[in-house]
Amino acid sequence: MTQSPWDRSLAVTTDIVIFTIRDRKLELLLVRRAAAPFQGQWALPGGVVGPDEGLKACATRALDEQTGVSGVYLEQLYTFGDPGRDPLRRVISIAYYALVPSDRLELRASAAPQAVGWFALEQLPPLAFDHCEIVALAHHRLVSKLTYSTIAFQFMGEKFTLSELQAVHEIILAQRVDKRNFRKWALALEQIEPTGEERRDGKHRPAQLYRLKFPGRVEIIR
Amino acid sequence: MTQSPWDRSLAVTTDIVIFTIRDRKLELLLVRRAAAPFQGQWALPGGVVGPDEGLKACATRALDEQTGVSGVYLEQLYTFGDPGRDPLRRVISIAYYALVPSDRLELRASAAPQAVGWFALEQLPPLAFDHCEIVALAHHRLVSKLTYSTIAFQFMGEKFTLSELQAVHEIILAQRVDKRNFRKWALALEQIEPTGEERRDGKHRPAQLYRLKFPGRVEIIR
DNA sequence: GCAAAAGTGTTGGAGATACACCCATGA
DNA sequence: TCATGGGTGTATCTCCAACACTTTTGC
Repeated sequence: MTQSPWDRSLAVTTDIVIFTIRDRKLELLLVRRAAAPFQGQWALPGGVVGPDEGLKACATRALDEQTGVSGVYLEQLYTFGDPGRDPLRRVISIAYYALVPSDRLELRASAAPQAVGWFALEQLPPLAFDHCEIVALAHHRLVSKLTYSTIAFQFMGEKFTLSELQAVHEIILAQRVDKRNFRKWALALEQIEPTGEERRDGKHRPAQLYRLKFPGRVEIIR
Repeated sequence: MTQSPWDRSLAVTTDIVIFTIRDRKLELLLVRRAAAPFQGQWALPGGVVGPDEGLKACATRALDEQTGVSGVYLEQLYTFGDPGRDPLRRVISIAYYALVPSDRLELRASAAPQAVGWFALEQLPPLAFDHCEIVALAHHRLVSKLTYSTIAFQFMGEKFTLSELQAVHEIILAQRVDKRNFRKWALALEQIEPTGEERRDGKHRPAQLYRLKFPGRVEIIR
């Protein structure tokens, strides 16, 4: 319709909450801001949506640029657009969240000129903008989805044991889970299958290794 | 960051899927487009996000302008931003959906210079842009939420009978529901209470009238 | 042989489902 | 008195939660 002058200072961006499980904690990736506003503060990674770039494509690109990982689970979360969330200009940001399997979270150092780091969800530094709110919403969504979908499977590497899968659930829910019931639940979903291989580690019985039947697919259950 | 020239032709809008129950059907509001592209075609109501306008405020305003209703349930649905979804320019649209109680869906004629109309979800005309996809997603969300929240209560007027509430559920789910079980379920939620009044209509026993204990509040259950 | 994690079955209870009859009213 | 929708209780079943012991290995 009408083209108003404020279009000049409008920006559309994506912000990404990148979760992983590290060291038996739920962690997420933050970058230190190089420019004003909030210069020097930690913030969610993200990028400006390009002229011919789709929203998810923008998030994927930002994810790849910051972490070097690609092909991981990525889902649109919510769109934040309060006037004043950025003190300098009007920014509308489409938030995504991503789940990165623990076995490929080496950060690509070259492509990350800014400081980048993993932080435990429970011990986040002060965040720029309204990123704290975004993180809270992403966390809430993750916990909810855990109970009615197979989303947690996206944290697993190519091969994993049932105990590892259980640990992921326990970490996200922040509570213990009954081993027998968990195994019945996980196997009944018919989303994983044994590889036939075993993993030996430590002085105890080796564990059966499983793999996802449909990698990348998240099933809504119940 | 960098300010690129394409900002000139970027627009951020909201689109709203306005549901109501009319004549025992799930219907939604469409407007006929006055301008190109898709001139003369039916589309979702919506508006351009103003310079100092919040996203939800924009949706609320558009809703009010098109229907004259306000204070109804309104929730952000998803953000659509594929390049090319509008053939003339880049448009990023934050979709919302609204639920309007049947007892106040008189359209404000004065404020609706364009043609406006209610359409049964099952018999929609061809829609402009990707609005068909937006409607499908909104419908899916509504059906899902029906089973794990009290969202359907937002379709009810100030006073309503349990049979009316049941009818709303049956219409949205497109299937019959057991009367006894439905009543047990609805009452156990403790979100509605009897007014003490009765409604007589037809040659049968009058029905108890109920009201929402917390109007506007949608409870997540289970 | 012992420590440590892997692996497995059964039972009881809560909540959902299925189902049929009486009640109050208007015509 | 009959047709119409309003209103209620109970038996059954299914699924979830709780719970303890045996197996295999490394040291």
